Amino acid sequence: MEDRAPVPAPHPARDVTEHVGYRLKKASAALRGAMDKALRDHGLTVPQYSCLELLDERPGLSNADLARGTFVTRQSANVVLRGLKEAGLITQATSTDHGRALPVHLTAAGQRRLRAARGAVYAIEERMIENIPARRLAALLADLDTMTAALEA
Amino acid sequence: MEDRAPVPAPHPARDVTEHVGYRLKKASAALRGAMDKALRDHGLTVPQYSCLELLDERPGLSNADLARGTFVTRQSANVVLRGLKEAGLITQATSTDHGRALPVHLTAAGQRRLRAARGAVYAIEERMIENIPARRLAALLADLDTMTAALEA
DNA sequence: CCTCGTATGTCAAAATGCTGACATGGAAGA
DNA sequence: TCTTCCATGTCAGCATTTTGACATACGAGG
Repeated sequence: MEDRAPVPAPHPARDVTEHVGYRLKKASAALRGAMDKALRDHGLTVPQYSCLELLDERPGLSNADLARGTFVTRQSANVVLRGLKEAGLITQATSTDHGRALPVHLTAAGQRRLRAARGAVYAIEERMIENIPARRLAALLADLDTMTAALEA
Repeated sequence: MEDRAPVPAPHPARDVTEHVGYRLKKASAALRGAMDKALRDHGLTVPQYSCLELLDERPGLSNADLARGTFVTRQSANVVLRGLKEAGLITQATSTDHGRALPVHLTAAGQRRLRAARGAVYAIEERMIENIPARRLAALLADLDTMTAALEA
């Protein structure tokens, strides 16, 4: 059963597992798994950590902003925020003088938790890219963006 | 020589959204979304389509094999297979003379459904990589694998 | 032969995420 | 002004996925 398939399809790859999409998903799954394991020691899930990072970078983001930033729906982000509020890691205004968006901010506890967890996550990313030359890493980032843009269009 | 990446700081990026992991997740999310939308017209979910592709490539894979191949747990794969069985797209042996793994095969309907959906998915992947030179695509694939391997270790 | 370790299938419960729907607040334009 | 459109927050229901646990099947070594 060796090497049949003379490639009749519009895709050069003979095996599905050779496709870009498959590799992309595989890498993403590996990263997710590593982060999941590391963050468990800090009492955080990946979406929770993502929200904390975004809020540290840009304080005052709204629920909808965080949903876009973490690639989930508003509803899912809402649940995540509820968990973070109950854990005392964030605070959210209950009203606003303009619009409906309610800004969210990190509490002191939230900042501490983020700093504690950040090291573990950064170490994972470091390990992930340690064998990739800087030049290729730049190309990789650009290509990832190119692909994302092509799909969003 | 420059392959030995100088890379001054452990993390050159000052913004979280500049990190490799973030871009990776973003691209993966965009692909997932596009596939979801396209596959809906064919009555398939992404995990279902993934299973069909794997089974077309390697008939007789078991539930656990498919779980590994689609990057989910055995339990999740089990649910997916149940749906595919009810839809008449696959068949699974109810017993085996050796071991516990029960081999799964595509039915004729499953093959037809896969062929119908495959075009839409391939078009998405085509669109995704159309603006990336062949040489960089090869590097991209290699780097994705390098990152995955570094995380699995 | 027997035990240990590993792999598999499966059940139950909980967590997570999404779709659909609705009301509210604001901006743009007739 | 008023009407229309879009973004936001939120509720309810459903689907998906994971964690945890258990029994079964096989191979490797004692």
